[in-house]
Amino acid sequence: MPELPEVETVARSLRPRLVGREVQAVETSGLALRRPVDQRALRKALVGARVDSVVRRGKYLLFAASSPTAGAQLVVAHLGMTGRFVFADHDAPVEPHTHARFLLDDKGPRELRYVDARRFGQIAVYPAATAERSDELSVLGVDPLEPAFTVAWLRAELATSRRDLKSFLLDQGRIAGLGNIYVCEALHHARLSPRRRADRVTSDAALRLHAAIREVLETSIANRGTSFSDYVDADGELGSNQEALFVYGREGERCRAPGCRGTVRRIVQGGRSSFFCPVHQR
DNA sequence: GCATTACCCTGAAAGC
DNA sequence: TGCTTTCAGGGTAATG
Repeated sequence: MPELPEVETVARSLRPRLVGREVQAVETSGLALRRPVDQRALRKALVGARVDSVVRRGKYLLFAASSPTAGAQLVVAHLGMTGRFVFADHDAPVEPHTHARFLLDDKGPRELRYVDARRFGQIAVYPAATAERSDELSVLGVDPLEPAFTVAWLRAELATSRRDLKSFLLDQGRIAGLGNIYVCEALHHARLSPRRRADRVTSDAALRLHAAIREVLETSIANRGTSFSDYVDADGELGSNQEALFVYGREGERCRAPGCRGTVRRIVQGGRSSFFCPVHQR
């Protein structure tokens, strides 16, 4: 399940082999992802274009490209649940659920492919000048690894919401990039219950939460992400952060917090599983 | 504003 | 063994 650390790892693995390359052709499967993929728009924007950068914002991958005919472009991609970008040779067998193929120049692997079994992902392209106003990017909140994500900002934001912390932290319009795994882990580190109301988080607890969010994300990036089933980076490498999880997916097992004798519980909030230790998360 | 539910989709796991 | 059902989840939309 790609969340911020997994998307960051993908961006880092794509960058050295993609930046500076020219796109020569684009093919799509014709099947809709979360939204339909506009093959004509992708071709018009990208064929003949050079990739200038690959960055992450929240859970989105942003590919900047400059086209001699179409000008500066931004490809906005989301991996959904099972999306993967993989490099392949042009004549390599096309694996099932491949929805986009970007033929590249001959200075490296000839194709970048997007593979997504569940088709919850997304690929769109916008002129760079208007991309910030797109449906995807215009609604994103603060990226938790950016300087704008401060303790003061988090305290102020918490005070404006009566929702429970689980829903609050998953809201991409407030904090962009956290998903189910890292919300569970961050709350565990901060010793806060996922059921706690956001506006009832004390100043000290907000400080802990801020540090916990940064810590779980940075640890996972160092571990190249969490791989449960589908997630691999653009080199096909699995992450190892699943071994570092304290609560996610550990229902019924002993809490791993030092000195805690609690048992990890699973509850459902907003249709999503929350894993937490009721003994030390309050 | 917020909670709840359904939907999109496939594959793995559970149940029979 | 083999079929059917259930579940997982990010984001969006409809409904209450």
